[in-house]
Amino acid sequence: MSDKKRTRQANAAGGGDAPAARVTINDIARMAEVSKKTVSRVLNDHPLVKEETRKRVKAIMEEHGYLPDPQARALAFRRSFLIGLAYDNPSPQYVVNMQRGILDALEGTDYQLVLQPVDRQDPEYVNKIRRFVERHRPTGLIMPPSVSEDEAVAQMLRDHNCEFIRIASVDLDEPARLVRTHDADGAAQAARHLAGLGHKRIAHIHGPRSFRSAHERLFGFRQGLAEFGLELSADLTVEAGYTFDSGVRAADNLLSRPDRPTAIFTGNDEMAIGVYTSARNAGLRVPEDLSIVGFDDTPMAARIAPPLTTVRLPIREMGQEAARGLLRLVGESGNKRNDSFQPEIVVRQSTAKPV
Amino acid sequence: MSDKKRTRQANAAGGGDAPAARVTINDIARMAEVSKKTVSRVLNDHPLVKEETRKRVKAIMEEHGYLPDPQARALAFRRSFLIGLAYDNPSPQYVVNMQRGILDALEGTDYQLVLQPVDRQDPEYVNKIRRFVERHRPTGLIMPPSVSEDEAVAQMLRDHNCEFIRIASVDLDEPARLVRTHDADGAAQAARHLAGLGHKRIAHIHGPRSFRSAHERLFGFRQGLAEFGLELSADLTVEAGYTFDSGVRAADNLLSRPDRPTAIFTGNDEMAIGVYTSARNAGLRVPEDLSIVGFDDTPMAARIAPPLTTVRLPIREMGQEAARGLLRLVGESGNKRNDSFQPEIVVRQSTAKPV
DNA sequence: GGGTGTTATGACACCGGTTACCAAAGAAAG
DNA sequence: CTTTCTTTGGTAACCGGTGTCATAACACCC
Repeated sequence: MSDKKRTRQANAAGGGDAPAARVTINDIARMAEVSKKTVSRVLNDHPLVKEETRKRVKAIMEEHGYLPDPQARALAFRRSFLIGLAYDNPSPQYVVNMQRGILDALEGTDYQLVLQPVDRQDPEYVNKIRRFVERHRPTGLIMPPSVSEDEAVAQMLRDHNCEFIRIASVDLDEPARLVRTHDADGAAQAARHLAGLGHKRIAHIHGPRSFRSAHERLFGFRQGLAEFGLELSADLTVEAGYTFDSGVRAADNLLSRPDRPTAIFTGNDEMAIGVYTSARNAGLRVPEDLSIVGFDDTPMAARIAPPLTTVRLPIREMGQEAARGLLRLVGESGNKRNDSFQPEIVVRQSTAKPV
Repeated sequence: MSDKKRTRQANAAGGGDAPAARVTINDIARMAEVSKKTVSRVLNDHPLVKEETRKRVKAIMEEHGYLPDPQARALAFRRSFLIGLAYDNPSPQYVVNMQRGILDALEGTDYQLVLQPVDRQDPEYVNKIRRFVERHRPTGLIMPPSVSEDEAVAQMLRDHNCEFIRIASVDLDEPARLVRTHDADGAAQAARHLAGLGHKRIAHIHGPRSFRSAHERLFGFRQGLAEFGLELSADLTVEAGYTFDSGVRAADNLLSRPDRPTAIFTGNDEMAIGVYTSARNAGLRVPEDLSIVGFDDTPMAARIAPPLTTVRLPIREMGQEAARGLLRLVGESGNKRNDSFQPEIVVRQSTAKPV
């Protein structure tokens, strides 16, 4: 292995331009006629550096395009400039948007995003994250739901002195470590929309009880209906698995009843699409015979026929805020906080007045 | 900043268990009664170590759960254990599957996946990748289409002595740096399927000319039709942008003609869904009046009504192979190669015999 | 003007691995 | 029994930064 490497290095000259030898802190120190340590102080914005010296060093850094080596700093700092994203989410859309948001915030910093997809069913999953933390000493971890809801992970991270940010729809940690979503508000908006259209017999297909989001959305939906003097009846509240198939089955159940609902609100879009399929099989038209509201605003929502009315969560922005929060925790930036991740209903054509 | 850190470290004892001091190469050397260097040799499978010594050292490493610090190795090796994924792909499904595949292959190694989403429209995008490579000296980069098709990026990476693997549908690099997909074969399967059903007036909506995949799929489709003595007429071959909207427009054009086609093959699923919308607007039934075949097998394909017949590319497996290929290039593993990423048509209900 | 405190800088060890180079031990050759 | 070559292990320097501590320079104060 090492031989191979050496050979490749030696070949360098044969290829394109020989990669310019990197400028190091020693070079800068020599050129600025100060010690290495002073350059280091400038790099880290240490207050005890004379303004004039600071300027001179900075100018030389600028001139030579010097940037400190993240690997070397990682070794000295005893932590790497990696930020982990530990997630267990079946929706590619959600995952990609979250990644984008985090990367937005990390752009221009030395931090890199590394992915830690996990399977919460796997009893070893906390250990998998633990191994990553122990080996790589990341600067921090970002955990969207449902990983964020697991206290075992949070406690393990605290024990390892590893920073983290949780994204969640409930207040399960101190504000500085939390990006709060307002799922309940979004569900309430859905309720208001349907109630406002005049629906009375309204059903709700919610996600698994093991997900806090399922509780939050159910809760918010109830609240929204209550504003219109409506109550969500227990027999029109059914649990499903946040998946397409489970949505189909739940809807089959609801729609085969003699007093079937005129509107269904589902805990996510995936299940809403399942309701479309069930409705079609039952010979029901959307929205004439059945109004449907989803949650998430996946790309499919806009493309399906009829386009799905749904609740949009600003996932990318949440990712950004999570990453900024982490940088703030490690004292990297003083960016102001943004707590208002309000969901927003997107009204399309899957909802109409009941007949 | 440093003060903050010190405080946190100091607090450690107050929290949970004090994180066990990490075992280092020095500890192992002392316990095995050999020098640091010998331990290093064992770590790197250097041949010049007595078998007995090697065993003893390995046993002690095992016993204490020693694993070398990636940060320290990175500094000494002058390369980090990071693998970059540089991509510009609008499909979350594609991106997530590719990531999964790469992570599958990286599981259990020291390597971490870091994301480098880019925008090929941005003239600065090569520089963005360059900066990443210069700063972080990743072990290598993986480039799926369409980034893989850009020679400027490849050349820049060669100049920087940075390994890379390209995933592409054409032979644009030596086999060791290439994961080859067979888009043309997949398109040919689509052609055979439609021709086999008896369609004669068949249209093709292909992706932008700037994408090699668009050419390959067009080429393969032609070939497949030719096997049935059919020819793809020029006026039934239209270009679109791989997006939903562009698919709608292209189909609007095709379907408004007096001699409209009875079947359409699109370069990806996204555009195929656009064709559904256009057909619905034109009052055409799928598949009775119009057969549609897509390409990609996105999750939407199975959920839309009627479920879309499409061509599946084993993206996750391609990601695995790309990562393995990279490890192979840096001498990390001798895994055998797998070159056969054959696409596969998935026949659903959007295709039928023409009337 | 000497003591005291504060600011600004440098010397040096260290983070946890690696390579370069050298020395010792054992084996083969003369 | 040397000499020479091969194997094996040790020492020191290094990768590029950081922390600790000492010290010089410069106030400030009585």
